[in-house]
Amino acid sequence: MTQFCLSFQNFRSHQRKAHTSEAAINNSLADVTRMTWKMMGLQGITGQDFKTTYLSLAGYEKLLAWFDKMDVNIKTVLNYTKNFMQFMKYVNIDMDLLLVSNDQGEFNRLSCLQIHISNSRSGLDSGVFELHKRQMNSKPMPPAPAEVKRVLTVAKDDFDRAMDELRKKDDSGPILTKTRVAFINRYITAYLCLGQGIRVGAAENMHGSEFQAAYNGERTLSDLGNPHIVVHVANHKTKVSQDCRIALNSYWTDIFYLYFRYVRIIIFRLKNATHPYFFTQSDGRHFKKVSDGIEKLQKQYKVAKITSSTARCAWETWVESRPEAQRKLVADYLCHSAEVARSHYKHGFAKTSIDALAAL
DNA sequence: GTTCATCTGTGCCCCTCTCC
DNA sequence: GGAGAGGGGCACAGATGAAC
Repeated sequence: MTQFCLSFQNFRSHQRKAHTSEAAINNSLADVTRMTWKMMGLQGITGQDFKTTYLSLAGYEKLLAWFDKMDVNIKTVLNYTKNFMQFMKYVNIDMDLLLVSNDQGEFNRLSCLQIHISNSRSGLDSGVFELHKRQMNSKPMPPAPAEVKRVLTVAKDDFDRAMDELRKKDDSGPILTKTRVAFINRYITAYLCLGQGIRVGAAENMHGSEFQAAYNGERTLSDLGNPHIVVHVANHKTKVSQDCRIALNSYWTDIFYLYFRYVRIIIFRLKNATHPYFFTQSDGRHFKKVSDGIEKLQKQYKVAKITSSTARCAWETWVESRPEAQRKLVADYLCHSAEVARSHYKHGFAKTSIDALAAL
């Protein structure tokens, strides 16, 4: 029997060496842990230690049945399986376990199990694709841009009042209550996510220094001659897009500057904060509950809940009626290719089907 | 067109903290 | 002291681009 608690630890360092983010590692390890414990439990194994022999075909099939019984979404089952396969591959090459030389039989057994799970995974993939097609066909049209931005409209007077207070401040002293700071953080990040379709990760990962660099640089003029700044967010990237950009007109440039000078800097001084991020909580910590914040803002102002994902869908769908050049511009700004926009965000097939019938 | 690999976002529960 | 806002963390779901 080969214990693999060692492998479990080494799996983390293995992923770190591959430059996988801590969030992704944690997510992957959590999935593997849950799967393993559940698999053991379903097989009646109550031991506190892990052994590779606990990983079995019967256990995996019982686990699939359990997921089915609990009505877990097939996408989730697929994600669990993917993470688990990655872990199994690692176990078989783990230099500390040395299964291939120390326990050839166990090495072969796990290799066979990997093949079987890989086959099951193909079935899950097909199921997810079918589900995706059904969702794309039945999903209703996303809200119109005005609806997406509703909370920004109804809360604007309160927000402008808060910023006016900041304009009258000098650089010293405590300035804002916890609630006030939370409101400002929520409104500004809601503007980025709902008003511009920026992903919450981009708002969360924007650095103070990135804003400073943009603010101190030259202004870029729009076609109408209005000055803008463009903040490059390097710490949020997808495979193709090397970075994310946040464009701000003169109104928002002023707002961001006020925030940076009278909220972030004073909080940093009072709380001895050191993190690099732009958005800061009243306690000095990194503000990273953007989607929660948007929901709470919408609840506070009694408007419909619209998430950042829905907002992206709404903007992508809205831009469908615009010229091709504009669609590409928007796709690029939202950090994905135009092809991705077509395959992942297009909605309203139900409506277009009815329109087509009417035209026949 | 479909599958694979990976990373990111959302919802919810529960605990802590602030303000009245 | 209590109500409710704020925040941490887990589980699940979705997004995204590359490879096949």
